[in-house]
Amino acid sequence: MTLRTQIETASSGLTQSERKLATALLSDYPYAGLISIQELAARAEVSPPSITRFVTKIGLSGYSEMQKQLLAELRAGDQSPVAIHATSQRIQGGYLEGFLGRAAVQMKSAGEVVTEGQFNRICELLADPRRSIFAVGGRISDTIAQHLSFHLRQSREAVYHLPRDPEVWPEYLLRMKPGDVFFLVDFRRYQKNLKQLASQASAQRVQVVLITDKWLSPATRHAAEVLAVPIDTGTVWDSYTAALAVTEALVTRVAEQTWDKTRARIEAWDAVRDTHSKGGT
Amino acid sequence: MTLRTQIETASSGLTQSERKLATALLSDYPYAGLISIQELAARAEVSPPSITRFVTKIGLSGYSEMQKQLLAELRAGDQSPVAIHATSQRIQGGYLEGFLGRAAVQMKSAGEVVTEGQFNRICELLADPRRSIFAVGGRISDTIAQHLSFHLRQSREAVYHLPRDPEVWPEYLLRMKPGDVFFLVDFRRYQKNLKQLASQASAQRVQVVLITDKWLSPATRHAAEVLAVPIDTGTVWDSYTAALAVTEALVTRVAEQTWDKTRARIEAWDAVRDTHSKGGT
DNA sequence: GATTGACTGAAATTAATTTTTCAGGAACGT
DNA sequence: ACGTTCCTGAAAAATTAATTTCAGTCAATC
Repeated sequence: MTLRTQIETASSGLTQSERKLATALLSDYPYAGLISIQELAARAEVSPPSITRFVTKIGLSGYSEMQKQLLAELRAGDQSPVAIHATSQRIQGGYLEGFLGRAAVQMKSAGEVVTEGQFNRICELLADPRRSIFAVGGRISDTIAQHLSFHLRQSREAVYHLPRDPEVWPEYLLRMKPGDVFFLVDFRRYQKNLKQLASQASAQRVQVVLITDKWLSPATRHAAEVLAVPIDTGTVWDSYTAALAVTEALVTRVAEQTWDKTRARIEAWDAVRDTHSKGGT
Repeated sequence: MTLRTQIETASSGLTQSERKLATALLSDYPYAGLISIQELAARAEVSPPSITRFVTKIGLSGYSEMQKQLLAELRAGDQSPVAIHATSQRIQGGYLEGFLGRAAVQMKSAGEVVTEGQFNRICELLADPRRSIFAVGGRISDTIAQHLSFHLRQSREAVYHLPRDPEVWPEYLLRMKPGDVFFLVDFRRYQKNLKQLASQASAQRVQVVLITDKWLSPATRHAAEVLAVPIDTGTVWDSYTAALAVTEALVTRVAEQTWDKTRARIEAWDAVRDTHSKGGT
């Protein structure tokens, strides 16, 4: 029985500070448990006595016994580094694990659906400084589009995120020039106004990049590039993790390609934030 | 420079007992060096002082420094399989595929870090109709928090998303009652104002649920539940896919648990949207 | 065979880590 | 509102670990 399992077994009856401890322990497993009790106390923001109590609670005689056990686990898993992680949880197969498993599968199949060529073409569109970028998404999927906007803004200029309110969209449409990029996210329960927007944009010879699902948003017909990522996990709601992953892959690639510029922009941003406001860090 | 190298470098000028020690150390590397000085002394059949002398001789300040170094090596070695995986994939299988692969790995390890018990507790907090829900995230991570807000709103009432502008936060703080839930997302490059907000909320006996990374946001100390999800993929930017997946798992679970209510709410929403505006569906 | 020099480990010292005790304080039920 | 119960961390105590001191041993040399 690994320490991880022991923690999980006990997890229902833990107090607040013991939970903090469990988090700290698991988030850097098993190394977090191999430092001294007071270093760990500092890291988890609890007191050393709480650690002692916790360790006793999960059925060990003391802190050093826990360390012994962790070392033994480490040693056992030496042959196959993955083994330590794998062995523990199989028994339960809880809700979260199932969900995450399906999300991981989804992610894999996203790689099969999106070709490298397409991916590269979109990266180049997004990295091209001569084109302005406009982005928007549906009611819920707009979070994905926002993610793109935020990151892209750190790599380049002229990134505009359309507000939620369709009233002001025409203003943005007027600003779009031929060759600009319109990044649209539209998933199941498609929104008519997005299709319309895409239609108008493409009429202005704007390159529409669309992220949608395999049922294909009606905006597809106006799109220059369509990324159809899997979103169905058999649950009541769709999962956008694959879409987020693809989006992140895009912005990360763009940032890497234009790294010098990106770094300069980030530094400039930070400088402004630090002097201007107190919130940042 | 690893300890192994250091020992080999010094090996020519070692005395008899130091040689025994070196053998013991190397024969079960690095675990032999992680036990206490006297256990090692017994195993190598030398005295503790000889160990101290040896450690000094190879250029370290003391036994515990040696242990620190060994742990660091162990930790680095554990990550290298992933790193190798990552770099090798970048060349061969294409950028996107590599990125998605790493995201999938991350997702898996998220399941190990978050225990089912913790997951269930948070679900119950979020599903409890007597508690109001407040949510907010950092500059970029707010998209994750938004995702939660949007979905949760379909399952229940009294879900409030704090706007980006900190100026109006106090207003929301005033509305928080004891027992309410404050869902906070705060990743690396933590924002001071979020910590402060969490502090004030917890002072009002609000249950703070925090999603952060393994370096633990400073808001941790005010949190009742901490989810430390992996975000590091070795790229210029962190990936929030695992965080999104966990969040989606939460809201999906809540929706399933309260399905009748959720469906009723969705239908009511749709009815309103269809008559009221033209954008919906 | 005595002497030097270097090495070793027992014992003592010092430092550190861990555990226990205890009092203040928050949450909860009456 | 009151009392009870449980949780928490500061401080003290106990334990354990690491280092230094020092005397004894052994090998090499004269």
